Amino acid sequence: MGIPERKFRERAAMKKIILDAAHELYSEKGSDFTTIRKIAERIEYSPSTIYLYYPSKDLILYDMQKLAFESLLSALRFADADKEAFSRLNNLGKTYIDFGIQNPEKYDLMFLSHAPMNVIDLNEPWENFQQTFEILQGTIKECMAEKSVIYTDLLTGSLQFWCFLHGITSLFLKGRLASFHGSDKQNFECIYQAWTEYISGIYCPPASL
Amino acid sequence: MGIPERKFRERAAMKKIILDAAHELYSEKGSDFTTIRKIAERIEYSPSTIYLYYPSKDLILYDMQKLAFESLLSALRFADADKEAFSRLNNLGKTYIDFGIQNPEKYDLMFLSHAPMNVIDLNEPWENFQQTFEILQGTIKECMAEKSVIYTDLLTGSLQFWCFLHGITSLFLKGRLASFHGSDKQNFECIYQAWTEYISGIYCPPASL
Amino acid sequence: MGIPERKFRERAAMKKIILDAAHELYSEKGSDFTTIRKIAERIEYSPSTIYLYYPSKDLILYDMQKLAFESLLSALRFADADKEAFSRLNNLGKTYIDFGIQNPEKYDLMFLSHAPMNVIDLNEPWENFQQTFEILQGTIKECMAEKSVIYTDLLTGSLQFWCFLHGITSLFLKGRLASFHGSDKQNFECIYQAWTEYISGIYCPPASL
Amino acid sequence: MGIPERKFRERAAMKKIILDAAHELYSEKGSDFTTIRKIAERIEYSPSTIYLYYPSKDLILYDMQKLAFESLLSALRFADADKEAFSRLNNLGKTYIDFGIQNPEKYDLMFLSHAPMNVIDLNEPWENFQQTFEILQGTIKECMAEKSVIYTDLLTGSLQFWCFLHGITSLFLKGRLASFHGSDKQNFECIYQAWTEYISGIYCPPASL
DNA sequence: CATGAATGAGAATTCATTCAT
DNA sequence: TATGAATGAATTCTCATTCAT
Repeated sequence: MGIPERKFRERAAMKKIILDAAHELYSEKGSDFTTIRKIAERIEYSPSTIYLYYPSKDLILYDMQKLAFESLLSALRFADADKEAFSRLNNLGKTYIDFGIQNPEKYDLMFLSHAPMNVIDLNEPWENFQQTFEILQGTIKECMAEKSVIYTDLLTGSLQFWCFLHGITSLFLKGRLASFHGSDKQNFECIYQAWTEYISGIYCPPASL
Repeated sequence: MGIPERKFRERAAMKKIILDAAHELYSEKGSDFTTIRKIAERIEYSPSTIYLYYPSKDLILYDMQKLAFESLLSALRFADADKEAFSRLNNLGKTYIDFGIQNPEKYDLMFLSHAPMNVIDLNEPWENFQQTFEILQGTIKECMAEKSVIYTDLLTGSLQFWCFLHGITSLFLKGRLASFHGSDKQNFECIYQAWTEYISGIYCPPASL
Repeated sequence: MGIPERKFRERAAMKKIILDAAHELYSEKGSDFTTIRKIAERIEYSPSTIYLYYPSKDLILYDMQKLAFESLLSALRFADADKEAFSRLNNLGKTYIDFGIQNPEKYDLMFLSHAPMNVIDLNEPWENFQQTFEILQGTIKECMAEKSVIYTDLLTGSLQFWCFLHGITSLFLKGRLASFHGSDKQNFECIYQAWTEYISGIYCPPASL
Repeated sequence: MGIPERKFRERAAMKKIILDAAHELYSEKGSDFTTIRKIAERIEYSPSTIYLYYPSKDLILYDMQKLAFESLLSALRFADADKEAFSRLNNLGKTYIDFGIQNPEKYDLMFLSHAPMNVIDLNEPWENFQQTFEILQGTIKECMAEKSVIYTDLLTGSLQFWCFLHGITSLFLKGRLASFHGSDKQNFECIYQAWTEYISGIYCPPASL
């Protein structure tokens, strides 16, 4: 009875090896260079072997996306811990932007690429999105409850919040902010100022007595 | 006397035919499927013929991007006309989002793809970006002057404004809002609500006497 | 235990099949017609298959050149065996010319083409040249020692010897001797007479008592 | 009655313009870059225009070869002028080698390329070869008559002489002497020594009384 | 479990040439 | 005389995928 489980574990281990190699390639060389052959080379298996674990390249990308979401979710959950609501929201935003900047390939998989969405089962990626979104939404809800943030509608406000985060992150990643300042460093500052401006804009200080 | 002009017009007409076919492919199948061969097939010419009008594929993409920007700029300029500042800003935002939704392949070329940026002349695409941005910034400046919008800093505020617009447009185009509601129609509404929420959030009503 | 060896042999066999087909094409149609596609057609495999055995066309040409040199060297070594020095030199010359005439595509690869020289490792082709040259030089050295041949300088003399051999061989192969007599047979004779004349010219008979 | 002649002259002038451009390309960029289109560009005519003067690219190469021969012949005739026989032979050899080194593209067309030989009329290139050869042969004949050179047979000896010249020139041009010394300058010296050695070898000093 | 062998489809680009005007 | 428009055939090479073993 332990045998099938061991098999399953071994199988999962191999899938992880494949995914890790794929991630490395994706982040080192970009999506164009993430080919089955290159992955196979890197893990020192044959291309065919990969097909024993993944029926298609799309499903590898799909799993990569899933892992990327797990990674983002755990970063957000960590940022969302223990403090008072508005401070958590502030942390969430900064963490989101930082995550994107420091993990461009993961951000690409999650929010910029078109590829792995249409694979098979559209539910799962939706769930991933929603989990991300729900974290934001949950904290915004608390902020609205304690009136540290004013949005007229929870869903709409949360969407707006996310749109801003995504806008700033993706424009940076696609090099579209390069027009403003030459150096990345200056653009970082530019980004954080915009973020600060935004979060300040939605902040509603407690009415002092 | 008229002959060279006719030739020139014919040449321009053919370039337009090529660009149109490329646009169609790009929007129907995406950038990966926009190949010289497919373009040639669609216009029922040989692949070599395309090279009589464009020396490389990159320059086709470059022209597509350029046209996309012209198209967006003219839409924005139209939206930016004649009324009072805040109303114009409101129009600009709606127009930007609408343009993206109705011209997904153009939006992709301008703000989502990585490809044709590095072709030859890095100045032109930057200028295109900046022209777009300056329209937004110009109107925001006026709004700040008349105090209908409060941002602490013009550049940062304008960037924030643009980030929001880009975030909402691109998330929709990449299908990342599909998680919220099944139908596009519902998602449109969702988008417009978020937009309304945002623009309301930055609006500062005139102090009534 | 034998499995990897069998695989290796099979691999080598396939490489040889490819090289043979390439050689055939090269000699039948010339270097311009020796394309990956034509090779593939001839061996009844797909072009992609060729890339399983050779990573680039240049490396096929490179191997062809290498084999050509091996082939020439072995012919020359055979001709250079066992007899007295001057007789060996005589054999060497005839063998060189014969080899060129009977293996025109190999001669072309070694001494007439420009292509595969610059591939990767510039040392190897040079070494091949030098090995060829050293055989000639070695025998000439002995001839000079025994005074059956008079050259004022070993290197210069050997170079002169080689130049003559190459001149006659390449002019024939490039069809530039066709002007003299219509038939190849007559031209062969013409060549051998020139060779005989040359070798006689440098021969210095032993001073009779 | 002057009209057809004028036409003919104009036609010839245009052909010369084409040939000159082709020659320039051939020597600047090599045979691969000598394409109809590039020629047309250089003379600022359309590719089609070239076909009004030459029915095929091969015939352009053919004419280029012809001009190359004229050029070589005139150099050799100049070298063959006025002095005593053996001195003229010496000049001829040096001139031949120099011509090849200084006009590699012409030498290529005449003696190394395969292309334009099979065009149409095999007689003309033969005649070109023979004229070249006859100059050598004529001078050698005189040398033999005055006994300054000993060959057993005029034709064979002349062939041998030419083979040596061609061997040394072509090995140099194809870079096959690079194995001996790194620098061209050293290889030049090497070549001239071999030539000196050869010409000395066939020289038969007058028997002093 | 693992793989070596194989392939079809496809990519961008270049060339000599033709032909109606 | 000159040309602009057009093309078919080629080129090297890469990719995801299949299948018998």
